[in-house]
Amino acid sequence: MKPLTSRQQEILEFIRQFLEQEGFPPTLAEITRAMGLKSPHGVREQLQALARKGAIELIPSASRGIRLLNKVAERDALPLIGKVAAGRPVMTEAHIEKYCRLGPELFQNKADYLLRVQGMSMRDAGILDGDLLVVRQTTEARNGQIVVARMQDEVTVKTLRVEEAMAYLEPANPDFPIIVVDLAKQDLAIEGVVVGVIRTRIG
Amino acid sequence: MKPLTSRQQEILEFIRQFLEQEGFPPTLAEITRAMGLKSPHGVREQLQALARKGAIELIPSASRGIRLLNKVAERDALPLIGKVAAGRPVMTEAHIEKYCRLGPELFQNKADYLLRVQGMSMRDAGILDGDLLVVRQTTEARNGQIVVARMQDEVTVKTLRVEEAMAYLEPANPDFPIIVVDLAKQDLAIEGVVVGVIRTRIG
DNA sequence: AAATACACTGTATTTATGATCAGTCTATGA
DNA sequence: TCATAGACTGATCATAAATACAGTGTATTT
Repeated sequence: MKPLTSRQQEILEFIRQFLEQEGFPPTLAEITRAMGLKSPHGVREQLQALARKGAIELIPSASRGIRLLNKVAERDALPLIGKVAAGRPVMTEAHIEKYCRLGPELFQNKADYLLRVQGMSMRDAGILDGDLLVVRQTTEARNGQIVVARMQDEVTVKTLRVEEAMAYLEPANPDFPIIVVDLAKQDLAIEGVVVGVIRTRIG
Repeated sequence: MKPLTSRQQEILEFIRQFLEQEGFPPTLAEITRAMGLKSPHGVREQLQALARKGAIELIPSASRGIRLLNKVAERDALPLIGKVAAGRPVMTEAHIEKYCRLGPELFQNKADYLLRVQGMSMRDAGILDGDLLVVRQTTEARNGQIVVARMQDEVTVKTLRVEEAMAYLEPANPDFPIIVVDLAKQDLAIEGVVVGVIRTRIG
């Protein structure tokens, strides 16, 4: 598929949202209004461009005759990361075990991937061995958030606390030690923030 | 919701299929043709009846302005039960808050619905207040399984243990008491077995 | 026996909507 | 500097589609 211009992406996103919200696609006039335009013809040309590029299908003469291609189902599938090889970023093609469909209506925050938990270091936060963490991929995190962090070879999930040049990765289990990172001496890469937990096995 | 006439169900089913197939709702004329009728006005009245009965919503003056309510037909979607009214079975139309798409590839066991947890009585099992339980609807449960149980007016989630004529509903939190049920004197209805947990909010 | 709901036909009217034509303005690459 | 594509305005047109009104006939309920 040919690349979309930013305007075309904007319009495509509006159609997607309208469809989700209303249950049917918008009319040309509705898109025109939403984009702050004054004539529906500009929109029409954009839609024809989107159709040429394979993003949508236009049904001639039909009101609201816009059909989204590129199945939505694929958009809603999250990659499941099983085991992370030492020294490599978490979200890597090679780590993907399978894809899981998860409707976005469940989580407030956008989710990017699932990560299987190893060990009981976050037990008291209700995160158990084998649980799947729902992770938003980001390098920014606030104090108190549960993060996926990487230090050289090791990937760990802990509560983040940063004070001046020191970072503390705190477990939620008294049997485990707090990991102290001197940011001046050691690298600490934030790979993502935990936005949800899924447990698929009980007992 | 008032019962639908067979004609109304037929029309509703057509709208559902059309929507699935085409990506947008049909016009009155399209329904008219599909039903083998000759005037759109008959269809219009049926749609208004469907709207009165709460099966659809009609958006005035909008082309294809039909919105399906009760979207039971959503594939791979599980109903989310928020609050359970006293003295009523858990899995009831009235309790459904919304539908959540969850691919079946996540859980080994078949899941029937999601139930929002209230309280911390299962904290040590990694089930926290506000979590969503993935529940398989069944009346049979084994010792040690976490079950959704109902005793008259109250619905509770606990670990089940049955010994002879006594049932014990054990919390996973020392602050809560074990509920003892004498099966000879009291009713205990098993509504389902917990097969998974989903946490959508962290911290 | 009358009232009411269901399930329509048939014609007409209005408005919503897609389609078309004639242009403008701005980049960007040949 | 010419050509070309993107991103529009503005007016007009044709028709798709919802709405309205006046009826018909058959069940069900009261």
